[in-house]
Amino acid sequence: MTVLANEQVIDGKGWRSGALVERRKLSQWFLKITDFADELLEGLGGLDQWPDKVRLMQENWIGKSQGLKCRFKFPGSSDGIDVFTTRPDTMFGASFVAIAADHPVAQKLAANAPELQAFIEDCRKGGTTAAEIDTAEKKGFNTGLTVEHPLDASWHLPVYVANFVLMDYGTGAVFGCPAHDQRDLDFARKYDLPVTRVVADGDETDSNFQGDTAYTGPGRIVNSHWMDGLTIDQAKADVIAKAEAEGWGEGQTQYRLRDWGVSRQRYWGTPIPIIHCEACGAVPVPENQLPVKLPEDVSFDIPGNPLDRHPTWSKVDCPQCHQAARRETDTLDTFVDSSWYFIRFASQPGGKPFDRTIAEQWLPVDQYIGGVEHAILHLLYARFWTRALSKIGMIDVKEPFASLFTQGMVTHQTYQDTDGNWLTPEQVKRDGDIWTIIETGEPAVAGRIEKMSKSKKNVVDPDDIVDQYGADAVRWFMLSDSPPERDLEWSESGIEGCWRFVQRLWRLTGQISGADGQDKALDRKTHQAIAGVGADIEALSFNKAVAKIYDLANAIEKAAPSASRDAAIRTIVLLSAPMVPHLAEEAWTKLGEGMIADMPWPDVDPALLVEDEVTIAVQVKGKLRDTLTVAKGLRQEEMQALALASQKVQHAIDGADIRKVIVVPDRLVNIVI
RNA sequence: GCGGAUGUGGCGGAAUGGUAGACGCUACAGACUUAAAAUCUGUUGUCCUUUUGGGCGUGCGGGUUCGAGUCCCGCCAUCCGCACCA
Repeated sequence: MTVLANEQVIDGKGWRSGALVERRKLSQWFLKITDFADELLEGLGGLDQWPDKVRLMQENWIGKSQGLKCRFKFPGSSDGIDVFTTRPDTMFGASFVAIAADHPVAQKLAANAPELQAFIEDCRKGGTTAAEIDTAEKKGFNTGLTVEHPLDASWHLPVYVANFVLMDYGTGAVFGCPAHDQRDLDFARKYDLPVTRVVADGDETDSNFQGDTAYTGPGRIVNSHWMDGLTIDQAKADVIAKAEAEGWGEGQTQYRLRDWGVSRQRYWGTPIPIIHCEACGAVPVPENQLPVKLPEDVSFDIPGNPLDRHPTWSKVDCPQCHQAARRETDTLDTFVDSSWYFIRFASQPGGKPFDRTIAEQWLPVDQYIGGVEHAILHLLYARFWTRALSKIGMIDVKEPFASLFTQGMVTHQTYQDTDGNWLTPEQVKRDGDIWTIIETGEPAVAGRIEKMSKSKKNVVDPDDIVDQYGADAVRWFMLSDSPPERDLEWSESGIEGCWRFVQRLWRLTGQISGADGQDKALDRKTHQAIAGVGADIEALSFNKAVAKIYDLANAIEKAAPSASRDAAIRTIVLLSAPMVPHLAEEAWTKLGEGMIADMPWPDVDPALLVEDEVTIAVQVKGKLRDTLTVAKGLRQEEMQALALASQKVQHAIDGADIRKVIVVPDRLVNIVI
């Protein structure tokens, strides 16, 4: 048996095996991340060095919503159907109550109603893919039951089982207010239920709502007795207060976040340290018996969990009553391990997970880097884990990662043979638009460009190009072009150029001349490079840092021998060391300077960052007509005079009246005619 | 459907509202060479022009501004996340 996640089920079959999938109730281990939902949400506010995108994704994932939970009673009974709504202000617009197919009330009714039973079956078959949900029709089954409206016991509403109501959110039941909810409106139109307007944004206060588009915008309450004229927010508060006062409902907060299912029925994971005892129930493995180790004599030749069928591993005595008991054979989701590895990384004592004092010195992680694909799962789990450890007093750290940088994904084209088996890029070759499998000569199909993944085999092993060009050239290549936050389609075009640059750099280090003399222009370039490269590396803009090193190399090559040039050569070795460490170290030794790893980043002379001449643009009516090289800090009137003296400018003005002249110091002159 | 991002030469990509295309790749031409490789020099957005020059250009359409790749409004396309969440 294999257990699949929702996203691994396609058309009711396993995505890989194609085996039919059935739903079964399994008892599994969950971690109660929902207890931390609010904290995790609040904590996002303090993570100001995280990308907004990731914070927003987590916020949406946690999905906090506030509203009213209230009971629609069966007439003459205290029993009823509990409903959650974020729009208690629209209660007077209610026209039906809808419950999920899995709702207990529906289940109970179905026992004696084959038609309902069939409808429920139908709902379950409904797909979960985007397209299916988009096109899925709103369908309902009138149960014949009615419930009392909480605000008016004489008003009875019909109860439907509806395919669009989810059992695992809220109470599994809703009241439908068609005028102000699109799904409810679709449903009401189909089953010809009343549609009453209770929110109006202007003149339209007619209680009879027309059209097929629900109104969900702001406005004032209408057709709602004592609430008429209130704002939506006032009405919400009003209804909740009334419900609480009268005892038929209460304000409630709902989360979309669900508990974290950590059970995996497979070998490669941390054993869940629990022993099941007939008498004592689930008993934790005592601390002195931790860690529980996986057995090594296992076989993988038949499907299923090898731990389950191991002859002895699960047979243990209960730690409490010492009767024969059974070890839990589920293992933990590997996300569990990645939820605290950074704490272990910070301190690695023997015999316990981490040393609190040392870990607290290092944490939180100053700069965490990972792909966006971890925006929710890993990063939310790690935040949860850290808070949970903090709550049980094991560490005084709330947020694990102070600053987050999400690098883009590396993508590559995918290839398949005609049977749909994935092929690696090395297995195929291209001839025009035709792809063939190198080994067999059979045709191959080039597919989408996707994130590199082992399952689709569109991965490239860097070892090959490392062998060919060396680790430094490959490193330089990977840093040089694309900014790291952007997705990147892997291509080796350009690696040749990088390899050439590495050679160039090496040749430069052989050109120390011992000459005297200063080259002010080169000194300036050198110091601008020190400042620029340093700032770019700090900002993780490695591609820009690389460009500035190229610039400096070009300048050095053009310069005549001088003390300045020798200094520039030493500097460029230092600047490139983070990106081509092996070569830089070798070159530094050649220059007789010891270990580059011990060297500080070169100092910048701020005086040399300032140019004493600048090139300014001269525009006529916003169009560039000339550029002039002038002394930096030149007075505006002089800039204007020089600009007007330009022949090209005079030609462009062509005798027209000058209406206005805009002068931006050290940048441009714009003459408006 | 909701939320978010992205869109600039043949390609990867630069540009505090102020010279668009830095830097690299590719391509082409030249130097060196018996020849090739390596290296070096130059050209390389596009159109018109012999040149000098000039027109047009940052997905599309508007707007603000002396001046817009950058700001505002409205579209389009692609990608990512969530998705009948009441």
